[in-house]
Amino acid sequence: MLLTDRQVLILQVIVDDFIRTAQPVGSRSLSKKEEILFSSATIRNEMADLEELGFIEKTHTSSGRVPSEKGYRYYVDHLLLPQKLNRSEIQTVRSIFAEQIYELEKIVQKSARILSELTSYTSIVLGPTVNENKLKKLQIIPLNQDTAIAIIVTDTGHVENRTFHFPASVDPGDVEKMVNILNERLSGIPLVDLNTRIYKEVASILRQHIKSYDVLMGSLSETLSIPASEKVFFGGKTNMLNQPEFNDIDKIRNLMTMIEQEDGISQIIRKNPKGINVKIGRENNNSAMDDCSLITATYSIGDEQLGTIAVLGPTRMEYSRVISLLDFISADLSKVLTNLYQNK
Amino acid sequence: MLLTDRQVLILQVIVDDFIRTAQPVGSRSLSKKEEILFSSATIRNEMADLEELGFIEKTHTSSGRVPSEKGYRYYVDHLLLPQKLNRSEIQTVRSIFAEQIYELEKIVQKSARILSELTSYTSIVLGPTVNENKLKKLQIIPLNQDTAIAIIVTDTGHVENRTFHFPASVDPGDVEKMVNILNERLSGIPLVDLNTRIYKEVASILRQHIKSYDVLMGSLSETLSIPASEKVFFGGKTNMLNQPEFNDIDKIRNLMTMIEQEDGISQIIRKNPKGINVKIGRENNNSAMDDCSLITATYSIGDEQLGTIAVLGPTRMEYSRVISLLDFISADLSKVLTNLYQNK
DNA sequence: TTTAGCACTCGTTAGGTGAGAGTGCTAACA
DNA sequence: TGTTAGCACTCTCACCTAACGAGTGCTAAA
Repeated sequence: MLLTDRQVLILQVIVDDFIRTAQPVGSRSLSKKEEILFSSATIRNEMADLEELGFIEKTHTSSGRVPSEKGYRYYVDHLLLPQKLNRSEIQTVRSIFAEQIYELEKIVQKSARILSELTSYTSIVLGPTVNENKLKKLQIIPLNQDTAIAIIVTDTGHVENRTFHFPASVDPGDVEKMVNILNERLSGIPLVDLNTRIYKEVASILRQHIKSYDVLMGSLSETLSIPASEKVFFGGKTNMLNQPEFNDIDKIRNLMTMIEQEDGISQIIRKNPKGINVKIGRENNNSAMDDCSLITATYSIGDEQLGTIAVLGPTRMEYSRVISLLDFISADLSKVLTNLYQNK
Repeated sequence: MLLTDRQVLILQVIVDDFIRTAQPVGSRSLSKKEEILFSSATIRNEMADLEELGFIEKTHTSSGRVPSEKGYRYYVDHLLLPQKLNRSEIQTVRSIFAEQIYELEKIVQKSARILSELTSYTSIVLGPTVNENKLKKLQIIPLNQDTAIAIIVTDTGHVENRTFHFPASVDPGDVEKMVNILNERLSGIPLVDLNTRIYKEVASILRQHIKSYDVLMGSLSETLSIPASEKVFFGGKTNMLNQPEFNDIDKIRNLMTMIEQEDGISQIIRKNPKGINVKIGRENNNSAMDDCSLITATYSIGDEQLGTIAVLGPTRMEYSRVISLLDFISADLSKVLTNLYQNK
């Protein structure tokens, strides 16, 4: 089932051409390309073979050929030439980090916007998994007799806040004491571990010093055990509407609805392992994305993987360019973030 | 130019029918309605008059009639019978407030979702204008030598946070002292007034106690003068895709793009005065909304207007039901919020 | 004033035609 | 044996036409 060099060449040209024009590619128009040195009849024979092998398809009996998912897969796995970004693209990406920003989320959000502008596809960026961030400071601010806000600040400058209730009988002094103890003992602990740490190591100390220990800890622990919201940022949500393959209302409806309820897509993205990943069409296991490809790249601080940055486009996507861009942005992002947060 | 009773009746039936079916209404089908006691020929004559007066239109020379914007306007201004909400609708609305929530934003967000589910249109809720909220507590959390997060908590449980930079030379003790003084003096002041208050009343005290007064105040004041982000919440963004009038890709593109860049729509909504307002089609002054109507209602705490809750639907919208719903929700919302925050 | 009747208009649908692009197959060629 | 020219065939698309139906405006009678 190995492809001959000529078949590979033809497949390559078909995919490139279709990506550019969104039109089925015929043997005659192929034979006119300068890199093709044989006749349309020969091409027809090769195309028939490629079709039998499942790399290309016809939209109807006498149409030109269109890459199949298998064809795209082969193209992505074997035929991709990494594309060099041009000066203006590099500059645009760098502008993400130009302003002096400290908040991780803002940087990530801006990345999503820039990425969608550069590709004219939809970009999706999963914010850092806040749960892994380390506690910088915990504060509790009473709002009235039985309500207070717990504010959790992480080492990445993320601020998470939650309102919680407790009996009015609790002594405000106790709360303050508790917060002090917690900060002393829990600074630097990942948010996800806070609760276990409290019970394992801090509980006994607290019990000694705090009168209304039971009640307070009940409320607080419940509050802390809510996982931090994983933020998802989008860029160019409506860009897909401009792709010629989405001139069908039903497809748009499905896709937009899928994008709008952020959970589904963010889970699909989160499944992808470290590095760059390409999922083509039905490989995404989501019927609304049957005509879409998703390219993901992870970013990190030091060795710790933080989040994922992704581009959603039609299967007829400019894989080469998008991969180069994602590669570049995720590397830059990791570099900047590592500088910012690594040694602190 | 006064309409006869019969003309009014016919207009009413046409609008009602068109809202229900989205199909142009012909004289024959009208004559079959039980409330219509005269022949189709009579109706044709009346329709011709109504058309001449601009209340209804034909889509082509021999089509049935469709309400014009002027027709909808008349309908909304004179023919609307307030509709009683049924038990299950009331229950659904009340469920917004069922859980014990303190954070204003969460309540508002949930309202948007429920509203879009009940109407199957798109709902937009402008969050409370945070700038008017009063300062409950200000905290400054240093992240490293030259960066810190300012956390502002308002009396409505809203938490606003901003990262800012300052020279490494600043004494941490100074920062703490400053925060204490600021909290003592500024508690209860609306956010928007913080800066002026600081300079007017607190500056002299600070200058006495804080060594690096100038530098610190420079950074902080800059940080505080950024207006708090006015949050906009959407519900059912894609609901419009299900409306038969939006089976045109271009219309969808325009509308979705407009919705997606939240600024435009939130400004249009913000312009509306207190109470319930209906803007029909081009009255919205936005070409993407030419086929849409926007109904807004304001909500408040006590006498203080807080935000706006709105429904965006096709001009062929169920005005009566939506208005009743908005009326009910905004009243309930105001009631609950007033109870929660008024006397504190 | 109301209504029945009728000619007319226009949109929609179905069927038909021709052009164009592309294919598969066959047979000749190098 | 691989390559190519030629040709019949297929399918889409754009365009036209005819028939149908829903609806109108007008006229004349009740």
